Amino acid sequence: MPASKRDQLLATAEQLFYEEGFHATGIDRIVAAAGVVRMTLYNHFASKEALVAAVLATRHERFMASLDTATASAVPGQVTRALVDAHGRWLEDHSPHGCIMVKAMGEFAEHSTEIHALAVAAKADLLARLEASLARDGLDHQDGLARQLFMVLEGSNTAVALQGTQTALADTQALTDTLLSVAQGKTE
Amino acid sequence: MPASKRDQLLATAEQLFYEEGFHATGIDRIVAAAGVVRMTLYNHFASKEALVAAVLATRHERFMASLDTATASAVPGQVTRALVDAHGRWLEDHSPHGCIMVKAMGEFAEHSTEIHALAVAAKADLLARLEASLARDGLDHQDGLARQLFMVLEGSNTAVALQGTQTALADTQALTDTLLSVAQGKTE
DNA sequence: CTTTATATAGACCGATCCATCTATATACGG
DNA sequence: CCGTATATAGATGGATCGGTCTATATAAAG
Repeated sequence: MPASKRDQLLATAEQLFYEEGFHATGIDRIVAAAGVVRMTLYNHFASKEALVAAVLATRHERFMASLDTATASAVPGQVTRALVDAHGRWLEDHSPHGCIMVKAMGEFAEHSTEIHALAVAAKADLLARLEASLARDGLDHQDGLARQLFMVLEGSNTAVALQGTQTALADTQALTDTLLSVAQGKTE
Repeated sequence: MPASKRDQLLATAEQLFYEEGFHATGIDRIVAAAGVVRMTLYNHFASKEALVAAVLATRHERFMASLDTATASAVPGQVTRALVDAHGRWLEDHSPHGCIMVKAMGEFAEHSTEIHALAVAAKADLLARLEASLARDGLDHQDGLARQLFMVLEGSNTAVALQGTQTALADTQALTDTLLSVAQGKTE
């Protein structure tokens, strides 16, 4: 079946919001690009803010699903590496110009508590996945290791945007390996 | 002497842009908050885009000066640590909600090549400072170490915004120490 | 055939956007 | 004292903003 108008709007809005910014993208631009009429948007979403929230929520779902798929089949000792690799593939495929949640936090911190909270929750989800992965790798004893790896992934977002996937993802992997090796050493 | 109108405008615009976003902050808001009339702004800046560029440029100057001051007096072997600490103090004092350059890249990538280039250049300056610091510490042999530390600092920006300075800066320091210790070990 | 849901076309609203204009006022330096 | 620079006050411009409205059209489900 063809994508519903609602899905067309979500996909179009996601692309425009990500590439051109939230406030800089008007409703008219979105409906025109989606090949849909103005009222159709307001039939599916109560407001622009609701549309933004829906875009972020659905994108985050896909992001989490891709991480979970990648780690599900990983063997113990390689779960965290699999997670970091999956994160890198996401950047490569869907997020080469910075993280949409970070952008949303920057644009809506003072304008929408709902959207800001949604972005913060998304980051908390990522940190939780790191903690779970470390646990499966037997590395959950080190206080702060999950947060340190989280910091690396956040930096990787910006590094990819500035230096390209080739360099940035190689650096991310090397950095992660160093951290995990040190952590492994402290265990034995 | 009291701050010039131009400086008042720069300071006010910097605060509003940083806290509320660039596109979300209108000219009227800025002039009202600065206690200045509309034409005064256009007497000093050709356009809103020029104002944004001036804000980013002056802020970046201050940022670089604070880094250089901190590293100038550092003893060899502690220069990079001093740089990372100075970066942390900057986040604490002036940038607790994310990096303004990252925000600018997100909002202007598709709208102003001048502003985008300015932000990219600012990030290149930071990376260059890391390379110079590592050289003074005798750690410039390790390929990619500067970029890895850069990645950590970029992640630190977001981590501070999400977890607060207390936790995030402690994690940043621990992470940096690990990386520098490993690099030091590889030298001997 | 008729009901219900969804989409279209397009006018309309007040608000705000960035930018420009003229005319007046203030203040400092030669 | 006079000229230049800077600031003020306030109107004005066209464009776009997010959001609402009505009337019409389509199509599937009863």
